[in-house]
Amino acid sequence: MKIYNTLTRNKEEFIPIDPEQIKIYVCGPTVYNYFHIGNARPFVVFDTLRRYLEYKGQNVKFIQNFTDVDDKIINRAKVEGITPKEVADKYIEEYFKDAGALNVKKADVHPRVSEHMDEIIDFVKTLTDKGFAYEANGDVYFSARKFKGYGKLSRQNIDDLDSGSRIEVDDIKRDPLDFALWKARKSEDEIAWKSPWGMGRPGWHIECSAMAKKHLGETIDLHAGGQDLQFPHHENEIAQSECCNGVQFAKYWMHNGYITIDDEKMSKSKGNFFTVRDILKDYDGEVMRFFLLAGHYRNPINFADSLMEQAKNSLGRLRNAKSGLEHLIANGTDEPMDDEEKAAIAELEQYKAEFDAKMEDDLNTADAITALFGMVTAINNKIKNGATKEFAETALAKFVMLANVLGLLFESEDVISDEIKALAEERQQARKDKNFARADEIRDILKERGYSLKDTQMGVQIIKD
RNA sequence: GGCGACAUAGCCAAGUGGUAAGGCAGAGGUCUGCAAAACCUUUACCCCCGGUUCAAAUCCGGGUGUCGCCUCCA
Repeated sequence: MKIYNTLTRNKEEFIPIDPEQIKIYVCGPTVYNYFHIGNARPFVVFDTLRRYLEYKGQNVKFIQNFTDVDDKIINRAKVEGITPKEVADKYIEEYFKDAGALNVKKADVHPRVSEHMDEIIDFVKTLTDKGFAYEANGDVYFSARKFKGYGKLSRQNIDDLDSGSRIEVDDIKRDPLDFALWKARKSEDEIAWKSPWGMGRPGWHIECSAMAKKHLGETIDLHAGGQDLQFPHHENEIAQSECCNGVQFAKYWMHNGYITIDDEKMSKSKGNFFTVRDILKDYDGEVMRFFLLAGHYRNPINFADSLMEQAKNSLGRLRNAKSGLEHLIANGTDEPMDDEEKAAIAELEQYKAEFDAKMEDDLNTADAITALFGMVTAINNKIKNGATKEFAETALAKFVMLANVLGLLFESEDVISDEIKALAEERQQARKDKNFARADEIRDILKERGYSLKDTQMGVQIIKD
């Protein structure tokens, strides 16, 4: 497939180093709070990439870290009166709940910073030994200018960065561009680990370099994350890893666009964020996932209630097609498919080819969804007058397989209780008896209990709302 | 100051040289006891001005507007 590589600013054919195992590292959350919809975007987008690669039969080793050592966690711990580890443990648990709601698969490994201190310290030590980093008052800094590739990812000219004058000036650092690999403990009660430079903790950037190396090796296929991590975080990772290991860090870099609120970037620091936990009160995770995949991953998207409504309604069309087929599997005829149905299946194959082609093109999920809607129309046209079970089964399998690549239509079938079924039955009888008042009454009762009825060519269909 | 992204119908959104996919919403119709769902029909001078080309939403130049990175951030 083709991937837009931030490193080269071009769409490139994605060629894994080892076709037997594709190695992907995605920057994960700092676990000090519930994650917001902006955080959710890379999780969903790169989960979709992973699903697509796996759908193509490739073996992916997918790593996503948890940053569990950080100022924000320490502060939160103080506020809540618990330990930083307790804060991290709590929000890691919450992460899995919300990610699960979005149907984001677990990574093969979710490494935690706190569990990789030896690797991080070794990494830093190698950098100081090689002369790329220096110690000062218990801190260790990376000399950005010693890495001649510094700025290659974000296309920053390091001298221009200087004149930007927004970089913190610090007496300890030899150059304003230098960044911390290790931070000395400031007070006795601060969480810290023993190191060659005294008690302290890792800087923010080093963790990803060290954990990627530990779990994936010195050169990985793909590193991904949000656009705002491009500089300095990813730039610094490249500097650290390539100076430490002497080989290219990541062959491909992917960055997703932002989510904005009222056309302004959403971020925890601005406080204008919506957590996934909150949004889940109003919309299914599946709706959120559809919303996130409806546009191209590199473009910014605006979050608003009206847009979630649109996403919900659009997704409804996909869901209806699925439940329509499920209904036919139970109620369709037993004959083999006729020629017309075979032709419809062939049409679905064409949409599958289109779906694949769009996903191949830099993960164009928007167009892939269009192919899915093409399938829906073809299916609906065929089943509006009934169909065979064989057709329904064949079509459903093809349709759901592709939807699942996007992580959609994953919700398990709802079990309809006998009581509900009995009411639906009673309504059918009332309709036969022309007792429409009673029929409508039952429909209202069911509606209140969360079920809709559809009178199809092949019996009544009960749908959970 | 440096670097970058974006501007397509009421809304969302694809499309990167050959006179505009798809979805939502709206309108009309078919089906239905009525609905729902579904099906059919229906809505664009692609921000502006130049240029290149037989041909530009698509390439180039110049505007205008919006957003972002350079500071913790997905």
